This record gives sequence, C-alpha cells and structure tokens, in this order.
Amino acid sequence: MQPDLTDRKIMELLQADSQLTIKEIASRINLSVTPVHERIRKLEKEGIIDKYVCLLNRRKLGKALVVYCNVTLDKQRKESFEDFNQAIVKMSEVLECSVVSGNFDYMLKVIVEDAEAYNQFYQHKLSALKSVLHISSYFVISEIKYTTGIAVV
Amino acid sequence: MQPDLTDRKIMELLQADSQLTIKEIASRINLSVTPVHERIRKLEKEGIIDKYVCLLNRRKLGKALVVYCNVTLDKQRKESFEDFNQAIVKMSEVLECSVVSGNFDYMLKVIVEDAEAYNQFYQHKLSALKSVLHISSYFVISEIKYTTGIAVV
DNA sequence: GTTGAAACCGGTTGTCT
DNA sequence: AGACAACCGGTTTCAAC
Repeated sequence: MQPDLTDRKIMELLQADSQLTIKEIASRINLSVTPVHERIRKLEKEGIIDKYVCLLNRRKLGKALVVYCNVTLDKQRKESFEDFNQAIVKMSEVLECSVVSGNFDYMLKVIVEDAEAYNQFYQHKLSALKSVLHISSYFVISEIKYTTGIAVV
Repeated sequence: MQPDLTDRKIMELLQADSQLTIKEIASRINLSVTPVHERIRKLEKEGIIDKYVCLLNRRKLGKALVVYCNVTLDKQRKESFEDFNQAIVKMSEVLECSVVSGNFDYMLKVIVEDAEAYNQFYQHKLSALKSVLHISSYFVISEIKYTTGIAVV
C-alpha cells in the first residue's frame, strides 16, 4: 500500500505531535473522525507508523554532551563486526550506530553527561572492545537542528 | 527540580511507548494512577518531557538512504555560519545538523530516497550554498542501532 | 501516596448515505 | 469512502484517608 496525500498529511501532523486528537487532525485536513481513525489504524498495521514515543530534553537531565564517533575495526579478526554490533546495542550511551562507506567503518552518535563521562565511556567501554582499531571523536558544540520527522508530503 | 527514580522509570516507559495508559504504567511501577498522572504532568510542565511524536518507517516510505555529511565552511566570508544555519533548517532532507569540534565544522544527517536523490540534494542544495567550502559524504550501508531514548535510569 | 467516585472527553464501532 | 450517533474506556479532578 502506498499512502496517499491524506495519509501523508496525517503522518506529518503525528510526526510533529502524536497527542493531537483525531478530532483535531480531522478538522485540520477537513475530514470527519471516522476516515482519519481508519487511516491511522491502517498506517499502524502496515508498520508505516512504527511507534509512538516521547522525546526528553537531554539538557534538563544533565546529558549535555553529544559526540559523533567514527570507528574503524580491525579487519584481520574473524567476526569483528558481529562482536562489535552486539556490544554496541547494549550500550545505552549509543543512540545511533551505522555501518558507513568510506575511510572508516561505523558512525556512532553518543550522548553522555559531560567530557569526563565521555572519557570514561571512551576508555572503558568503546576502545575496550577487542575489535576496535581506531576511533575519531567529534564533540557537538552547538545543535542547529534536530528532528525525528522525515519529509512525507 | 530533579526527577527521582520513580520519575525516571516513567520516562523510560514513555520513551519506549508513549501510548501506554497511565493505568498500565502505574501497574508496572507498583503505584496507583493518581501519582503517575501528577508526575507526568509535572515532567511535561518542566519541559523534561519535551514532546510526543510518532516515528515512521523510512523504508516503507521509500526513503531508503541515510547519509552523514561533514561540511566545512569558508571562514573568510562574514556571517557564513548564520547563512548556513538558516538554509539548513529549511531543508527537509536534513534531520540533524550540529556544529562540531575537529577538522570540519558541521555534522549532518540526511535522509533521501536513493543515491540519485542524494546527488540532487548534494549538487543543487547543499553544495550550492555560498558558504560551503567542502563536503564529505558517508553513506549508511547498514543501521545497527537507532533509538531516540536517552538513558535515564 | 492511596483509594474511590464522578464528570468529561476522546477512541471506537455500527449504521446510514 | 465519508458522516453521524451511541457506547465504552481512559483521563482528569476531587474528596477523604
């Protein structure tokens, strides 16, 4: 199923605020509640709407530091990638981790309290992994834009 | 206000699934609905809970390609940063953009349909900006981990 | 912080167009 | 496929403990 323009408008609204009532969404796109309700159910069932979450303000929770890491693995070792992947998914400091093309192997996004906390993470968790050959860290100085909403309309 | 352990447990649950009923949350942390309701309201009021959103499945929407970009600006130009920032926030392909320490200036996360769409974005939007001196693109081959939930407990 | 009750409102379902 | 109406369940507020 390919979502039509009405579906996309609904998704755009829910990506910005998932607490909008169906009634509110319906009035914004000039529809009644029934079709809006059905469309949302369908999008959820199809897995196009993946999940509903709340986003927290990291600064108010003392998690002020974001670091992007480039990691290179030691290719000589067998199953380096498997070991690394399994270790990474367990680390709560790592929010994003992807295999990338280019000079290195992985791109990570890490969130911690401060520079000292990052040092602890770096020394005792990330670089402690046997499969890791090299790490470059890029500290976020200023966040210009952050959104979870992808362009749909 | 610093959230206590009970607040943190609530946040952890809402970060994973914001559609949980208060009743359900209450039973999971062995509390009644009233205090859970009050705590959530408080966390929202304080701005610790920033917003509620839905997350979409990008692949099912044909947005299969994620690219991390390192961008360096031409420092000679006055107000390069301001110009760049303003342009970036308007680009729907860019989900994350941060000023970072190190060899380059910005780290971007871009989501587009495919390689051709990225090429269009790269040539006509990103590198078209006057303030941009250099761009390195890292294509995501495999996403190992992606979460919006920060560690709170 | 707990329990219980009451009012309210949105989600949900069925029926009709 | 959309509109309307009725029902049900959760949220919200209040009281008393």
